[in-house]
Amino acid sequence: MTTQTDLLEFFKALAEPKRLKIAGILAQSPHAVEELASLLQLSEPTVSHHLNILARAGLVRARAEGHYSIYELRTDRLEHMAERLLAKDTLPALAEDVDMHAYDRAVMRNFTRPDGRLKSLPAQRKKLEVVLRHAASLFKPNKRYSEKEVNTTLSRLHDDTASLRRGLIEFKLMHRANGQYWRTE
Amino acid sequence: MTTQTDLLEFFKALAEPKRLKIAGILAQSPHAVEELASLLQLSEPTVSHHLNILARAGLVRARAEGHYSIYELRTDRLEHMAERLLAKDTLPALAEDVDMHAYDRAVMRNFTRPDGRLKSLPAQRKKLEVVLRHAASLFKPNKRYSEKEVNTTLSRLHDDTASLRRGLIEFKLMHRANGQYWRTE
DNA sequence: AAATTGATTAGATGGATGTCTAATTGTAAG
DNA sequence: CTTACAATTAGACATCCATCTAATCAATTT
Repeated sequence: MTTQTDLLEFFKALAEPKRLKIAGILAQSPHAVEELASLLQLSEPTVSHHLNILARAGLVRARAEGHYSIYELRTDRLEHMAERLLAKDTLPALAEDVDMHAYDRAVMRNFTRPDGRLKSLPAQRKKLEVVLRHAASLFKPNKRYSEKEVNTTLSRLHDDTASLRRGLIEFKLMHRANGQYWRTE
Repeated sequence: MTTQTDLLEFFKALAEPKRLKIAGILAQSPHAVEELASLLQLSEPTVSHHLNILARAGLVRARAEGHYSIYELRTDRLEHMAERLLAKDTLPALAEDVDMHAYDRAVMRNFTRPDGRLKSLPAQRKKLEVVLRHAASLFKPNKRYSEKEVNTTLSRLHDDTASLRRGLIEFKLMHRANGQYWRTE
């Protein structure tokens, strides 16, 4: 979350042609606002605005000299950001506030009737898998069930218990041996 | 210039909350467009649009599977970009198409009259330095000049040759020894 | 003290872009 | 072969933001 805003601010700061060019110029040597305005053919307020955004992202820093504001690039911060991008866990962290089950819920909502039974078995593999995962959750892990017990439980979802049972095995959500069925983990 | 557009496309691609989140999700595992739409609470066309931008930047790649498009993150490209940011010459290269003398020219334009002489000597150090650099360019490198010769040349710019001469020494644009003046390099 | 100058802030405007709905394409299922 | 569905494309709309001018602030020069 702070990761989120940090990175976003960083990318936004550099996702603009003039600001990227400012970074390039400051990478060579520090400059005053007035100079940058000349070099980029922009008005001073505009340059000020860009520098403000770069400063918020921690990429530049101003030091007062006379009544000039001399801006310099903070290469340390830039390197820090680049290293964060290389770190293996930075990007996955960006998705941590995403509800990873939203898709599953949407599918289940589409295929279940108010009484909780399935309207039909999804034809698409992705959606079928979602339904089957839900079906598997009706069984206790590691407990052994007879085929009759399995059918009874599955019949709460849909009449076509045979297809459901076959799908559970095919997607390796349940296992079968010696006429017994079980769910692992 | 290709450096410019490359980097700009990269930053632009990641400078948007939803796209950054997409990158985060894909960093965990590949997903279909429909799934991403559910996870992000966005319409499919919108997700398609974002993925297109990420793909242009080389950050994601689609593979067809059934009639799904499964998108995956190109971590190699991401690492490549991060390393470019760490490289010492990437940023300075962004400024190579910037006219580094634009500021100097603007200053000279402001302080010279149509006949080529100076209206006045700038009070601000930065601008005085620009004028002095121009003054120094009137002398041949390494050649020895007497004070009288220096004054004669400087008088083409302004009557206050003494201040100009003093400035040239002070800013180390020219050197003096034994009553002789010269410009290095 | 008054005037000049560099920088920033405030406010306005035009262009870029994220988002949606509707239409089209291409692929799998009945 | 027809239907259904995931994805993309087209087009419209609203928001965001880069840019400018005018005004204000701060600091130096005369």
